[in-house]
Amino acid sequence: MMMEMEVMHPGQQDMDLIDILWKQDIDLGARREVFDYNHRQKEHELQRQREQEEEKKLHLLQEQEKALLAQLQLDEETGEYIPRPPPSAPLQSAVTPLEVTQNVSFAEENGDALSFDECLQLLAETFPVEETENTTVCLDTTAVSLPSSSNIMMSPEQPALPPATLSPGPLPPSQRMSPDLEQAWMELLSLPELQQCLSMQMEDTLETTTYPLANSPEVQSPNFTFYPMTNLTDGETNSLNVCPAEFISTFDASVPSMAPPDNLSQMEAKAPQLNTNFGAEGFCDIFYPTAVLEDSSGQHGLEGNESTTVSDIPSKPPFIPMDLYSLSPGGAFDSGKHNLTAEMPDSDSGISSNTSPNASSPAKSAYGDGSFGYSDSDMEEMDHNPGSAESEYSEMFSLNFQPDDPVSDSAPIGQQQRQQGKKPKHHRTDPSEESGHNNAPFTKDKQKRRSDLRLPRDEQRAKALKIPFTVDMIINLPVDDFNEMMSKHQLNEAQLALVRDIRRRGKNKVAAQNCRKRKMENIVGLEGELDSLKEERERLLSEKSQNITDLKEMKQQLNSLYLEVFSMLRDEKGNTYSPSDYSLQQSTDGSIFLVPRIKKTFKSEDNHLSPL
DNA sequence: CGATGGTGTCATGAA
DNA sequence: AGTTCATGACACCAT
Repeated sequence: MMMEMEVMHPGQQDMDLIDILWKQDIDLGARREVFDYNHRQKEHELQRQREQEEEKKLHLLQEQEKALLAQLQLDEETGEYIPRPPPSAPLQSAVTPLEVTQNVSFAEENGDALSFDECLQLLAETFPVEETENTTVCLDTTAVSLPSSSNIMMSPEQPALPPATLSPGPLPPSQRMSPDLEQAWMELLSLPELQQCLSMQMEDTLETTTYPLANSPEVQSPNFTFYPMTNLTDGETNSLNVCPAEFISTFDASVPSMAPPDNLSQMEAKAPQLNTNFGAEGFCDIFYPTAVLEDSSGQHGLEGNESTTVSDIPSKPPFIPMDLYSLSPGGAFDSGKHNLTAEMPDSDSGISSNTSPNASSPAKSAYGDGSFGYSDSDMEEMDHNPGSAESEYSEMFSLNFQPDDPVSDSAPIGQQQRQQGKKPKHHRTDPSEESGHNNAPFTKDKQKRRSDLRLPRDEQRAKALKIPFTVDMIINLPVDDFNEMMSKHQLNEAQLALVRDIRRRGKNKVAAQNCRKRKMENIVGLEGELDSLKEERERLLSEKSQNITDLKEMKQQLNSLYLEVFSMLRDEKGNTYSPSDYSLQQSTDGSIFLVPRIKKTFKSEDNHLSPL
């Protein structure tokens, strides 16, 4: 590759560049003719010849390099190349198909509007890099803008070049991509598969030439932030710089006009430092701060995105996740994280030292400092207002206080905070919708969400106010211990009120549970009692009926006995007494009398009364 | 869409 | 007087 570059002569490079530009211009108009057609054509022919020669050379070089690479393996951790006994077949195979398509790439890049598929193809073509045609072109452009960097080409032995892999590809898209295409590119880049593919290819093609730094004059738009940087460096360092610069410029270009001059200067200033350490990790480390700065200064989330993207792209598979984050819409993740961390160093409250900074922020802003002085009743007011802040802050906290939740650290929360600050009590939209992040746990299952959120609500509030006790302690501690605990800490009014309310609610909740439990137990008991009473009733009824039966039987027996006794009675004449005219009665002393029936008393009440 | 059940909370009174 | 407990009532949510 180096040889490639060395082969290039300024004049030829110019020609290449012009040719490239011309190719591009064809789509726009007849600039070519205006430009001096004959001369151009001659040069073009010469160029073609040179290019062919160069291609041949490049082929040879590449083959040599491949042979070299086959013996070298990139250590992903150190970014160094280490001797590798057997060449890895997968890598080569992966590269090969891409190489095939490379010829197409340049022509398509010239198109004003690339279809998504084209983008894909372009991508595929772009990142394999090490191919001849592309390389040549890129080199040409590079040569024009960076004559001094003609020896940019890396030797396989030079590690730390992973970023370079992207160089050829990114440029074209950045130069003429429409916003849609840019987005498409971003999406493409955010595809894990692609990222992996890219990473692999990067690894594979680290040694390849193509580092089309600052490209054509056209390209020298502000987007190519690192162009100056590349100029600053020479020789080997140059090669190192080139890669990152390339990437950055590429992605900056994808979002032109987004990068403020300040950022550019910052990037430029940082560029030289990059030379020193360009390991993959160092790369990320270097660029993240930049992203933060950009994000903080300009509110364009894309900037941070881009820078992070740039940093990510060269990274190897281990960094892919970060890529995805950085590429995610809004791109505020990283920046937001950094900002929050910077702004909220006070997360050492002990409660939530590891909790996300957001925890402190909303809490502080809304309640913690007491400026709002939300009494619990206020909170409750919100709670019961189905459109108010309750779920908002509760859910927000539920998110915020999840220390490990990366999403909770993201910028959307900051937005939430702001929103809450604006409308603490009113307009509670569904935070899950509002926050557009980490919705998964909540959006899907309302039931879950509610239970998840309502239960720890007081906990969230306590954290919000930085109350140094656990809700469990607040609720369950005996009065004395509770008072002692409270006396040991200096709590402001809001905190005291919240603690009291938490304790009250907690105890009342338990009481209500007990009450309901008792109520249910009472109901069950009463139901049991009812059953037993019914059984008793049945038993008594049956007993009663039995008694009636027995009584009847006894009466019958008595009657029989009575008649029997009458039948045995005789008067003086030896006649029997009629039971209808007389009855037997027993006196208190046990003696039995034969008493005439009342109806006949007029006749013989005196005469017939006679002891038996 | 209304009925029903579960749960948290508040208000109130009693201990 | 302050706290705790018990309970009716209400609101919200899920089934």
